Amino acid sequence: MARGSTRPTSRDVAQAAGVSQAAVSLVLGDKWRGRVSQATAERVRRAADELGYRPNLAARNLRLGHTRTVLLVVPALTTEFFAGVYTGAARVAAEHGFGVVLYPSPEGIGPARNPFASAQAALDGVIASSMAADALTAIRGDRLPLVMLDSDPEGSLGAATVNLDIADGVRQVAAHLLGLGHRGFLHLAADVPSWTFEVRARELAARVGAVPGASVRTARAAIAVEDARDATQAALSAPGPRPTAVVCDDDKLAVGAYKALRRLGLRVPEDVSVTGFDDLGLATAVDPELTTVRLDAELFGERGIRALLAVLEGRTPDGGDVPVELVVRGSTAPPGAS
Amino acid sequence: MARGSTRPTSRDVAQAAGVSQAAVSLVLGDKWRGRVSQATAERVRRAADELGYRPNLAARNLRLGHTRTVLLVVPALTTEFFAGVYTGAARVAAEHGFGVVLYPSPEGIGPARNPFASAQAALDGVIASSMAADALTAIRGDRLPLVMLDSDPEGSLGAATVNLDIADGVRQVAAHLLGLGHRGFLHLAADVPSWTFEVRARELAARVGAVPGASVRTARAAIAVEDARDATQAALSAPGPRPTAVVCDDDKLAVGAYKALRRLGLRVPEDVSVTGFDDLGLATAVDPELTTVRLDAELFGERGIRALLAVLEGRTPDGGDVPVELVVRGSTAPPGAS
DNA sequence: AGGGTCAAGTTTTACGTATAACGTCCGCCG
DNA sequence: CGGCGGACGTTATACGTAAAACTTGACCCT
Repeated sequence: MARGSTRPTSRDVAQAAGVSQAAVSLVLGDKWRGRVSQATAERVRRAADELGYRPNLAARNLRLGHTRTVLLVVPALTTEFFAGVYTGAARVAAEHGFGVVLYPSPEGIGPARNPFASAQAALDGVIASSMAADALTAIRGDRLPLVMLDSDPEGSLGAATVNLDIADGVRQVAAHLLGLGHRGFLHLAADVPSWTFEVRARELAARVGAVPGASVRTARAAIAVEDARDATQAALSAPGPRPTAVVCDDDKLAVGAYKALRRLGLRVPEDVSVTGFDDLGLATAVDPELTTVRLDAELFGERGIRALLAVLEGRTPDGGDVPVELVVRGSTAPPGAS
Repeated sequence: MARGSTRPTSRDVAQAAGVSQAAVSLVLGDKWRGRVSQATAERVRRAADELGYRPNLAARNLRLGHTRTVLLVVPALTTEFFAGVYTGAARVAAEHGFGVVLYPSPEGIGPARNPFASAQAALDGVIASSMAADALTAIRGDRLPLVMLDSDPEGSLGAATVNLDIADGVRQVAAHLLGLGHRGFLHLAADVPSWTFEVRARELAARVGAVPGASVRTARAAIAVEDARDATQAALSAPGPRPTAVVCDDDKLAVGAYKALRRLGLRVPEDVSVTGFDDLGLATAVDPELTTVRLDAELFGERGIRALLAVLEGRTPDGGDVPVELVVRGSTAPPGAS
């Protein structure tokens, strides 16, 4: 850290402008109306400019007792979904003078001893995805105002929660496929212990179970294309009547399903219909384009930050799930539409 | 978190343990050998534990004069490539006791006046992707130690740079396709003013130009599937001999090319070969799987943080580009291999 | 003349931490 | 018995900022 010349402080600016440090703080903090003359203010600003002065944020944060910075904890960066969450959160936060810093929950990053190595920044609050499970215990210890995303309302111990209306998404998928005439379903489930996936399974079973003659089989796979492909292939090769629709917990899983079906010589959607969840870029990259449930990641992030801001101000965040929408594309059709 | 109770400070811990604040700092900072008795140290630790004490990082950063936190500036979060860069950087940083905070360069986030709203954290240094152009000017003003990723070595004014060996990647692509017998090329170029894309164009022209009878036509598109599709379709519908290979600056562009070719009734790779760049998840999601240049994002991030740490310690970062590797899959074949 | 108001600053203080500098007590050696 | 060096702490200070409390002089009103 061989700083030959250390950064200028407000005192340096004061000296250069021939005023006291306090005056500099007033001028640069825009609190000088009636306290400092126009001319002096101008002089201070010019001095600050010439020295290239930037306030020391550590000092400011210490003085102010807050940072106007919140942390967004996400399970991984590999999905564009959380990019959307960040974008929405950052936009609204900026409108309120807050910044958002990202903490991708580590997977082999750093000693588990301090999963917060990335967050040396002093923080005012935390928004955490329930999927970033490993980071959650550490977060608890910090006693910071917390908002959980997509978390079991029961399991989040008083922390405010903001949830996507996953159940409704599943209802829409089920209604769409049942309406097309499908009765035999394969649920390709994400093998991740998370509330949002439990909801999918529960709701799908309920909807399909309500229709006479309809049934759901389940296959599990990690959220990775190869794993999903193999799981699907195994499930579809099993004895018994073959499902005519594969409902996937996630677009990535759906891509795996595509590959399995191609291997088995089955066509999408003529032989088997496939649906996804998320509406990532993947969904329109594949052929045929994927019928999937669009999650509005930006809106989700927006609602998350609004809830956290509410908590910070001592208000109760407004409830209500974030709506989702089925997007019908080319991967679904009536069964046996050869 | 009601404002009633504020977080405990080291002084609170001291009082609870019946010692001075300095003793607490010594014990918790693990600097107490020979200065504090074993018993007292234990007492302090227990008190800290019971109060749930966490040091105030703003205060610590102010005292220490540094934060052991660096910023990684990326153009956008939508690509898994930068997720890899982050992962590599964060791992190595953690090994050195540093944290990494992400700053996705804003696209309509916050007032342009302060693009650093997200970075309220006090920082020790910055690693910036050259593609995050809009954030760069602001970074300059902060006079922080800086490492540029994939930047024109001439244009980065003394800042250390770490580059991927893009030129070599293009060489490998050209050699592969020329070896298969292709002579007519369409270069589907990213319409983004960035050094890394200029290199692709320059190198491809040079390699193909060296072969008698070979030539390159160019189409430009934003890095988005639809735009790439339309640009490709237009270029391939133009008069003159049709190219037999489409070389794309990016995997996403390649997906657009796939769609255009399908529309035109041309098969990949029998009628036209396609190559990408990056090796994202997309590359193996499409059918046929994409021949592309794999960029080792994690290694890239690793090299970036190593360079920055070197700068922080006053050393000169070691040079040398990060190697890349052509991955041959199903989207390339000899021309006219019907 | 005397007080009051106001502009235009300055002096001072506190935020919470890390650490340099300073006591004390006690045992031990020459 | 004087002094000396640990062991075990404590006291004091600085980091850079924001803002409350205070000072000074000029001007105005009655």
